[in-house]
Amino acid sequence: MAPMSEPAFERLDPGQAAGAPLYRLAKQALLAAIESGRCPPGRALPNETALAAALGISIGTLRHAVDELVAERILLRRQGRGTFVATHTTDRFVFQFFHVERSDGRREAPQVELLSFERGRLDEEAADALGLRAGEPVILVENRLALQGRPVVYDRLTLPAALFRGLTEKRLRERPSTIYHLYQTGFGITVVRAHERVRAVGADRTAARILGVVPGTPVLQVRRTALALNDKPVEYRVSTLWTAQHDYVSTLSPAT
Amino acid sequence: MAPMSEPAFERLDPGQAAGAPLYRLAKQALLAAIESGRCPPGRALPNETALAAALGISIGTLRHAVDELVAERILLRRQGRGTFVATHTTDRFVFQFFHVERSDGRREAPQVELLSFERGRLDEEAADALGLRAGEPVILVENRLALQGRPVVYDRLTLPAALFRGLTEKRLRERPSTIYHLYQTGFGITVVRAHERVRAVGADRTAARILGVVPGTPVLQVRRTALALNDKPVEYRVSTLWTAQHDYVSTLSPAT
DNA sequence: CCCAATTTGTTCGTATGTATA
DNA sequence: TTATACATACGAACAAATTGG
Repeated sequence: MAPMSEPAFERLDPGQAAGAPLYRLAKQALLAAIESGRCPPGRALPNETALAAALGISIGTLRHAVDELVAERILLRRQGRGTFVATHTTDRFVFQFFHVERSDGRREAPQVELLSFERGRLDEEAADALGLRAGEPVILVENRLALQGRPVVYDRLTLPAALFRGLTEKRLRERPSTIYHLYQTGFGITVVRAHERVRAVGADRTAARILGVVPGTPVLQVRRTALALNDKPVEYRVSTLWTAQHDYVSTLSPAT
Repeated sequence: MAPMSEPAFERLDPGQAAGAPLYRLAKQALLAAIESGRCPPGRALPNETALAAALGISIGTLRHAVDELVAERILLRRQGRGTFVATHTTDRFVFQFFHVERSDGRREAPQVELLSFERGRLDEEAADALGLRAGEPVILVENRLALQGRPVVYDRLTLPAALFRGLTEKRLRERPSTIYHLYQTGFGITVVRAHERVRAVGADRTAARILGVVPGTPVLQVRRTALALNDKPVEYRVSTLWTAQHDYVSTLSPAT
């Protein structure tokens, strides 16, 4: 008889990947459970003893796997409560991807304003970043972010339509939290990492108008490729930052 | 009788810091040994069983401590060889602090040219970053970095003279490796982390001349505060980047 | 080329402490 | 208070990489 619903975790088969340590198999199993939706973001994992038993491994080996996922901020452990799949609503997660700070060092959540939402075709630059072919259908989103009531960031997002099937301007506009939280809850896409390339340019007419500066004003241009759990690119974003009163901050930490 | 030379590691005293886990005490002991020079960079630590015995802790607890230091790139483990104190000569370490890349994504080691070396007084901006009082004696260094034969970066370094006693232009000019390697080998200062604040500005006359661009050209200005093992700031650096053919790259990784 | 010694890597198991509900 | 869950600490055995003879 087939089980009523498939269990979230099954006994690991060490023969799967020859030579791979058990704890890495466990890590992959956890990632697969999250990615497939069997363990959605916010959900608590089974407790360590139960999970280790289900996977057929020792508790120490399981902890090794979980340790790595916690370091990557994919899981979150809280003593006495449990181990949870991280969500993009926690402050730490939000600021992992928002690197703009007031010059005095204070952090502030931006007010986001949707400027445009339309469908189009992938251009060469974004195709290269996303690892797709130019011409594929995409969704193009423009946002303006204000800090202390003043426009500071102008974002242009390129999203592969295939990954965001069903995304509408209404859903985007009415999202209760961050845009990455919407990716996560609405489309099963968890952004866990991003690469950014930064350069200084003179503001073009469009950016100047949107940011309320004179064309040619030096501004930061940040080109971001955001990666999901499976390390596949899911978003390409070009941000233009007015850095007269704010900075782009970065910590040169060992993880780099 | 006093021992001929003090041993690098002594038995931990759990009473030291009440409530602190043993593995954190072990970590502090390791850091202290590195900082004091009893375990200089490049040196192998005693093997795990010996070290655990010397510290009076189990091997698992020692590994927990070493795990964290490895994650912070302060130690480096190699199976079959040993555990080593990291040096600023390894490629990974070098590029942890050099974030300039060609636009095509290729990395290249820069050619460094010393432009000036002089002594002076700490100004307000650097004093704030270094956590010192303005007016303290400092060493001011100017460097120009070229990539593919073209000037790309103009660095102005501020170093507290008290930390770099005995630093001369000659020593700086004749260093065999990176400047952080010189800090480490010459002054016992290991830079392990840095904060950077980036903004776009128009090149001033000085920067324009040094980088060979027209004044007013949009350039990146990066203000870095470098921290040593003890988390104390040891260098303040303002870099000006010409980003027409290169980018400032950043990975939004979980450690941030 | 192989062997032996050394060192870290992986896996197992157990006991006890601490935070949370 | 009690039960639950993660955190810390201990110990042991074997695997895998490295080195030198």
